[in-house]
Amino acid sequence: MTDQNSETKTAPTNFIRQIIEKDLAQGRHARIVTRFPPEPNGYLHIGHAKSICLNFGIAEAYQGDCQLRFDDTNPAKEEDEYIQSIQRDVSWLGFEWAGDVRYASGYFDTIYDCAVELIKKGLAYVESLTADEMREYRGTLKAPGKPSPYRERSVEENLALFEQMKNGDIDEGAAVLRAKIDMASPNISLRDPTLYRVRKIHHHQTGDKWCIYPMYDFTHPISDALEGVTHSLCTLEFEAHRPLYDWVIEHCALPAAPRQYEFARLNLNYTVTSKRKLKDLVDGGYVGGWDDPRMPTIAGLRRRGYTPASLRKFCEMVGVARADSVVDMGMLESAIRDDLNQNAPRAFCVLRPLKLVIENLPDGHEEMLDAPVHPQNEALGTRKIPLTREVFIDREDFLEEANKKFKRLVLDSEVRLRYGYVIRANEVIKDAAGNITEVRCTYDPDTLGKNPEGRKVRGVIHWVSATRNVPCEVRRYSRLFNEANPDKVAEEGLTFLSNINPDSLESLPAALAEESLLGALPETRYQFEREGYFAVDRDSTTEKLVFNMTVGLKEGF
RNA sequence: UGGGGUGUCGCCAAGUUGGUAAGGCAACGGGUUUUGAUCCCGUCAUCCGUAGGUUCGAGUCCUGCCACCCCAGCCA
Repeated sequence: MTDQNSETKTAPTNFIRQIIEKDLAQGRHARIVTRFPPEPNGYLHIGHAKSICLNFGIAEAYQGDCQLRFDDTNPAKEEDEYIQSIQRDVSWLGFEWAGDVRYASGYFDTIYDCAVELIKKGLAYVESLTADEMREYRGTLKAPGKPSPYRERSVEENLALFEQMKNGDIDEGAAVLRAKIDMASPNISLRDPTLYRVRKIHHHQTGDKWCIYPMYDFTHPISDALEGVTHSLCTLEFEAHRPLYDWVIEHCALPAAPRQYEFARLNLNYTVTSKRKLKDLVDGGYVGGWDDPRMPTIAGLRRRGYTPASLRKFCEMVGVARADSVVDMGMLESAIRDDLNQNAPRAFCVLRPLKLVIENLPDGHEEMLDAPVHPQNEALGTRKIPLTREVFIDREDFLEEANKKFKRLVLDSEVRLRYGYVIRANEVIKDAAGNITEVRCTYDPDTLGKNPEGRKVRGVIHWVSATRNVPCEVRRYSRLFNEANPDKVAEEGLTFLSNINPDSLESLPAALAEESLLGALPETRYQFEREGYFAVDRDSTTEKLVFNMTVGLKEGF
């Protein structure tokens, strides 16, 4: 324990790990088992990454297991596409679940047996009230509920009715199975919660075997117990359900007694972390899909250029606690900058090309200049950049007049072409409308790899050969919403959609990258010097590369 | 007096037998620099929602108050 890198320097500490360490120390558990239990009704987002890192991170830290289980009890909302995407995302993040993928639906037989067991114990009954009636009988937050007229049906009648529900002899909505707990409980989730409902629809895993499906509150504790989960970690909104979780564990004959612990979900400003809202963005065509680079989904962040390590680092930075919080987007950006600054190869890419002619270079001149792949890591070697008589620089790097603060090219003054020579701008060519179309310059041949004598050249700009380059489209992104909290709407009746930033995508279709990027594969990441970090998009073709800006460089002035 | 939670720097977040406020992000100074980046050095809570109390001593214990979040799906 002498030399530790930045990713392990500060071992994560949080209240859940403390509970686990205590449980281990007291011999309560010999082995820790956690689980990540998504419902396959949407793509995973950055908030899920927090849960994934927590659950899998704990399994790694204590040499236990973390299982992947699909919480698929509501076939009406679930799809196989999501089952696939979720597995892809978890794997991509760098985690391996223990054993096979599990499905709550795989436990439907046992869950059904538990229900029968509860009925026999007089702890569950078939309700024949309608949903509306049930709501009335439930009472309110401040007023207790009252017992249903069907609450005292006999065990035999309940058994027969439940059997009928299972056999499809009872219509959807005509009956549900409820736990018999306490209609006057101050905790509403204990006022005879629904355990099973009738849904005569096809299930993506169990087909048409069932027409009754168990509710989350009944399914989850049973699934956890069957899998030997020791610590069932979920978000704060399930806290009020914990007594029900414990009730199920206590009253059903289960092989283990897992415990539920809750932590605060992740919120990020200027975006949304809610599967429902993300689905609205996709279905409404506000973004290109679940993996649109502007989406805070794992798939979107991946396409944007985020690395698995950066997302893990971010989750570690954010921590795990019980206080509601909203994390600043800047922290996510810091995590990816830190990773890419260390690991991304450097390259030149001119986003808005402006032609520059070096008049004292002959036509057809070609000179291969050496540039390091990574200035801070010589081991990565060098790349060749061709210098020709005509090159392109970024329009924003030239001004006819500027004050001393402007460290780029100005008419009648000098700047260095990075990894090349110092040049001087002598003349500006404009079109009829007055737009600058070309800058004529001369270069100083005695400035390659050394400073000119007797004068200081402060600026350095990137550039690309006008004849040897690769055309590309660069897509730059800014925040998806104009409000830090997208749910804060200007006037009543509006939704978070009213806060969408209409300018979150900016395309630069005529960018030119250095020749060495030819043939770069999707998801390859680069730092475009002086611009930021970019990743090759899968929309790239052999004629034109497409880049997504992951994040810009910090701007220090 | 419905129940359950949470309040420590602009944003996260440590602080676990009370002993005199970690760290990260951001920000701000300065240095290095052929990326206005990186890197390096430094600054950044006499105060822990608030008012009292206990104590030699409280973010940590007690009492009152305030603010915010969650719960009335046959969603998860």
